[in-house]
Amino acid sequence: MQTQRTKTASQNYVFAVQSLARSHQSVSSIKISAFVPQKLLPFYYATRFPQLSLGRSDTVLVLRFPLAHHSHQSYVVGVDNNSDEGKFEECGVEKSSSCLSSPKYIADPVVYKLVRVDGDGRFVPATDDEVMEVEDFLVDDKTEMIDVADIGKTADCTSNEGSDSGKLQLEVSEGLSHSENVEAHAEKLTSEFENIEEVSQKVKEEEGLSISCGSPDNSDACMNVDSKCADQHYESPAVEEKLQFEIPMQETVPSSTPRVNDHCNDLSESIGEFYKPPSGQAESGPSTSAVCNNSKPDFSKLEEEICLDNLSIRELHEFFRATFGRETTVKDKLWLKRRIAMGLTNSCDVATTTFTIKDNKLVNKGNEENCKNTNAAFTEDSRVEAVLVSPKNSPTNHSTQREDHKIALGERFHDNAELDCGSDDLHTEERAAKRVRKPTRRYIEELSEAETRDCSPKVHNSVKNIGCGQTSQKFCLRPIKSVSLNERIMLTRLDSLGGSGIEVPCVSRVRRSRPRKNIKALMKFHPSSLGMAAEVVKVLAVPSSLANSECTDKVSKSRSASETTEPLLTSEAVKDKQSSATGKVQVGKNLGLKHTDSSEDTSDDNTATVRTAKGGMRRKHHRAWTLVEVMKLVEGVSKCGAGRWSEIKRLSFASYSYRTSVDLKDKWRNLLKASLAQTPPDEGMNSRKHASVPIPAPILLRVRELAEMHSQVPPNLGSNMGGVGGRSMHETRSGYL
DNA sequence: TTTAGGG
DNA sequence: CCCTAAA
Repeated sequence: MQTQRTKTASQNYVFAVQSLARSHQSVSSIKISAFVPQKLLPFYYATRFPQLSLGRSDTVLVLRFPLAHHSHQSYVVGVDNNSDEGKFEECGVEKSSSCLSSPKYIADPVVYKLVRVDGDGRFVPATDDEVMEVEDFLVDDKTEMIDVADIGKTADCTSNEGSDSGKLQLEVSEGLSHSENVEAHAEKLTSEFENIEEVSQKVKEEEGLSISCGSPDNSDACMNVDSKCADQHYESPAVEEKLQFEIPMQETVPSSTPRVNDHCNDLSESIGEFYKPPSGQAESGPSTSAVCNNSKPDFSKLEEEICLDNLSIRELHEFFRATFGRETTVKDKLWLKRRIAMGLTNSCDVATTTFTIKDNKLVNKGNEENCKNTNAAFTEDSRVEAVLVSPKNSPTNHSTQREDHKIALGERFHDNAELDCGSDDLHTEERAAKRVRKPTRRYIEELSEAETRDCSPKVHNSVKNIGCGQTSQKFCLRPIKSVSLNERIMLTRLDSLGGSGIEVPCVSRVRRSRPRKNIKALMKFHPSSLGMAAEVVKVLAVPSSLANSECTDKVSKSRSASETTEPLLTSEAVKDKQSSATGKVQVGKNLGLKHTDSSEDTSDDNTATVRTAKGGMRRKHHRAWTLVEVMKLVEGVSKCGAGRWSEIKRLSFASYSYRTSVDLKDKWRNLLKASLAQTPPDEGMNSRKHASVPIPAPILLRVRELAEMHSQVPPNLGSNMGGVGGRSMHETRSGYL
């Protein structure tokens, strides 16, 4: 029972430390050396959590942040207490089920409590030491001081969307001290929940449907989750003044029988199940649908329960595309899932075993087997992140420092979430899994790209890099025999790494899936376009890598222009082509840019601008926004504020040369619109075959929050917009990627 | 040049 | 996305 203080700071933290170790009765010490990067918080999930349940790590810090910047979220940080060295491992973040946080809520005082959960899943008062440690940690991180209390759980549920009436806020456990009667507290909780229920009902009646979460039962869902927790917490075990603990956001199974038992297995299992979803959080194929359909309004589901496991390859491809903006032909589900998960989590923390485990229910087994490996990698990652992030973690901090850091160390690390650091694992995995399959060119490219990104982040780790390089080399070189390709490889690599100085061979990604028509156009005389494409590239390829990629772009550009749009350009296009073929000089001049650009173009499909007859530059294709980009944008806005597009462009989209500040602005506008639309993208669209993947609700929530902070939300809309028939009409597809 | 908005 | 006025 430590002191309990309430805080009015804009940042509120409610956290609990959970010990998963069955044997450990107490946590000797909690040392948190690093924290989840603020910027990643919203999209960072406890993908590695499963490992922790194995007993290797016996403590987990669960943080709930009802912040302005992040809708209520719980962050789970794994603390490895194992006698080993009290080494700490940063784990992931779990997003709690939460409704939108409203401004008001943010301002409310919050009580911080530190609780440890023992192996049985019961809350145990944190020791002074623990508290101290954590406090220090938090302080160090520049986060607001936190207050700690012994026991207690804070349950809060806000449904702001509901407008005035809709807003539900529940704060429990205030002033609950260890010695106090738990039951009393429980009662309080209960009543609170009841209130919530009432309110939610009311809201429902008034608005007819869902509010913030978009599902009709949304508020209910929220309540259910919490209430369930409450029940569990206060019911049986409560007797010992210990609260039974269950992960805050569980699968929303309505009936959910008490899952938490005294058996560790059960606990871990449930945890595993619980956490698995997080990895795929942002997008939930099925779950989203469910939500939209109002069938299963689960909060948790909506926000974090995205089960990639059950998706078909096709669906996974869809998600992949939505996430990274490019197609993939990889058939390996595991690979796909990992990739997507990594992209969404913006980290490489995705446990290799996570998916598999869940799928097969071999949770424990799988975990144990892979635990070690993962952990090893894990630790390293943590360190890296710590380095990058440690400077500043304060959410509101505009810390230029951190940004500098980021830039210095390699923006790709965090930014290119689509990539991951676990290239090694990946390859190993791949190789092992599909030995038989002869890698196709495309496949190789995929890998290469992944590697490129994967490796770059770890630039500081020489060993790893080397490893990556080798690996990639193998893959790249084997199948590709043409010299020109090799050349490209080197070039690409260098470019992408930017001045890192690390040379990693890689195949530049020349779009292959959709043969460039332009080439055809260019080669008017050569009907056979496909084969030609490669040839052309080679031909055009000039000693200078830049020229090479650029040429390609150029060509495609002109080509498309001529073909699709302006006839006038045809001649021009041809001209271009010719010029490029013969003297690339011109092209180079036009394109002569910085490396980043070239690398960008190379690594992604080239975005080109087409010269219009009018003299304007027009973009060739709609470059679909990927989840990663959206996330970066949101993050950028949170850091720089809406309106400072050029800043955001520089900071967060430095590597995305094709996104202009105007693009960012436009996208933000769309996101805002989408977030304001009370109802999540309709199912109709969704069902539509490969339509697009809806933007994950959490992200939209964030957008909305940010918008509110920046007063971008029209007052009128803010209050009652959510209404029943409210949405509709045009919200066209703002809610999609 | 960068923003904000309309188209 | 494009285009443009305004800053």
